[in-house]
Amino acid sequence: MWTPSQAHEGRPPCRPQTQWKTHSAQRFGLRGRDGARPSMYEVRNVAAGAAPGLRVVRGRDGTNSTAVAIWLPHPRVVRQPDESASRLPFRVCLGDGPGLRSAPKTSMPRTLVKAALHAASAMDAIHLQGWVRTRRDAKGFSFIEINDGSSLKGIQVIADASLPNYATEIARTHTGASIEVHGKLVPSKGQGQQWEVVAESFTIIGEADATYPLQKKGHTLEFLREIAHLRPRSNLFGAVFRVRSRLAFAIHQFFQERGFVYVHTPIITASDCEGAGELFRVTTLDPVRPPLTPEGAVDFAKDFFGKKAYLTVSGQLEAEIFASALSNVYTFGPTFRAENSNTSRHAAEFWMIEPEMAFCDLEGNMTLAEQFVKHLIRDAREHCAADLEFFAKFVDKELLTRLDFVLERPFQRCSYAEAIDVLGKCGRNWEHPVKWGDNLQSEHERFLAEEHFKCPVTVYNYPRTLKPFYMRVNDDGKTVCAMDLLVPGIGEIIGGSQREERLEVLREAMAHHQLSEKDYWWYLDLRRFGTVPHAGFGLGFERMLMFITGVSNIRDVIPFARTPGSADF
RNA sequence: UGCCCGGUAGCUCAGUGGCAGAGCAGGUGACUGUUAAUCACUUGGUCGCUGGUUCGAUCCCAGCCCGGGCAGCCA
Repeated sequence: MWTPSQAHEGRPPCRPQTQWKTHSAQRFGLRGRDGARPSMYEVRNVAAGAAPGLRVVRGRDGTNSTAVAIWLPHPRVVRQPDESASRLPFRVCLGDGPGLRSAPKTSMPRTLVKAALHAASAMDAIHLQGWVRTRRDAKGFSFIEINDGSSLKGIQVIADASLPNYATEIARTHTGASIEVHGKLVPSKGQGQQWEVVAESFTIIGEADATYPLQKKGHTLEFLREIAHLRPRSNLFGAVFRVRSRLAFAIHQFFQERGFVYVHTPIITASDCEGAGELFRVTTLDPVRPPLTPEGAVDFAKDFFGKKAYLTVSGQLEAEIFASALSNVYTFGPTFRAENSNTSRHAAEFWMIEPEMAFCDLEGNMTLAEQFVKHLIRDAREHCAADLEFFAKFVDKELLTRLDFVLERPFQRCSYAEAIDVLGKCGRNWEHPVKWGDNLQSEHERFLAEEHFKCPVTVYNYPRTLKPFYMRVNDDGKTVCAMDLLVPGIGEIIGGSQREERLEVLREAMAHHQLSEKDYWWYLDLRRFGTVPHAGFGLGFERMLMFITGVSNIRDVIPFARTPGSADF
């Protein structure tokens, strides 16, 4: 967005922007209904005589006394001499929408680049807004590619040298500038695209100078991570975040179509024993001089919640409550783990989907997980085709064949005992020895999914000693109804289980894990009153996104990654 | 947290115990319905930081900072 300082720096003195800037809200003495100056206006130019065009737009930020008007120029207005421009009468009306989109009906609506590219026929009038990806000059005109994020592909705009601001602005436009174009959509005379736009007016909304970090050439992902505020404007990250959005939608669609109820489980929790790793503490106590107990310990009874509180590591226990009432539920929200994990597939803040189903056993749980994963892949294949093809071309050549292969085949299922057997007999020299009772290591999981089964595989019935207290104990007394879904390239993407619904067995398990029944009285109550067999799992949203896009680092599928030592932006 | 690799122009990277290099980006010019356009010329440097060795360190050594990979923990 334009700021006053940017408006003055490095510009010729008599640019239209500078003149139009004087038509600020203050000059007109605008006041909103509450007496405050509005932060946004729409100004309609009446005197210019042309079809009324929306002219304004964004005002001040509330403290700065100088309003900045970013305007949508009409060609006839732009050509006004600067002196007269400042005297043009305006009719001003307050707008309440988010900027340019609140244009009145008399203004030409904005067309997204995606829609323009898929136009069925030529258009006499089109209005585009977006950011310059590249400019190529020809004799007498320039090619300017605009992208507005609506699609991977941008649209080519032809800006003729006869445009009034060609020499002063258009020919100096750099990659990254935000611009606005009015013109015609016509069949392209060149190769490589069906449509292009011949500009009748071309306005720079916000210049980007030569220091704009994104170039037309490829950048490393490490560099782009350092400019996370600009990387969504790159091809790769635009595609990643479009897919992320679509995937979030598909998740809701999957569950809603099946009658699952969306539950918002708390983000702040006071149970510190959920069994899923280190927690972030939430506190309002003074870190330097906290209140102390008579014994000299920090007195958390004086903290905000009257006890220790944390950010959630899982919504499962609360989801079980709701499944015990609404039958089938799911959560989808942020999750926090304070582990010092420095890998390409761990983040301190990530999003997790946790369905929980009453009257459901491990078998049903595994079946749902498979249907769920396949639904997400199928949805992305169908609705994000262009973006996935981009990933297949530049990120992972095998992506599409792998996704299609996963869609076509049933997932393999393999008990932990069978897995140990397979790993022990395959003749490999494992870095970590394979032994019943030990965790499957990364190398083991990868071997199962990538080499032995060559497809997603669900490993189930793990040794009781490896898993948390709430998992249902099998009849053998040694294993629990746990399941992990392993996928090629990522490893574990889902972890879940059938929950222990028998009160006495659960109490024994809690005692064994040294958990206090007092802290979990409500969890035990679920087994006292109308208990049912139930099951659920957790899917790491970012890991699913990694699998679907082929992007190999979790930091590149989340807008602003939080990892140990890093919480920028 | 452990092990390993890296840090040189805005970006991607070469390089050397003795004047700091290329491609791209930026600038100037030429050419052109171009597609990461092309061609010529050109601006641009705390060689991560601190200390040490040395006549001399971007280079060798130590410590630190930052980034990445792998492992553990997990989703």
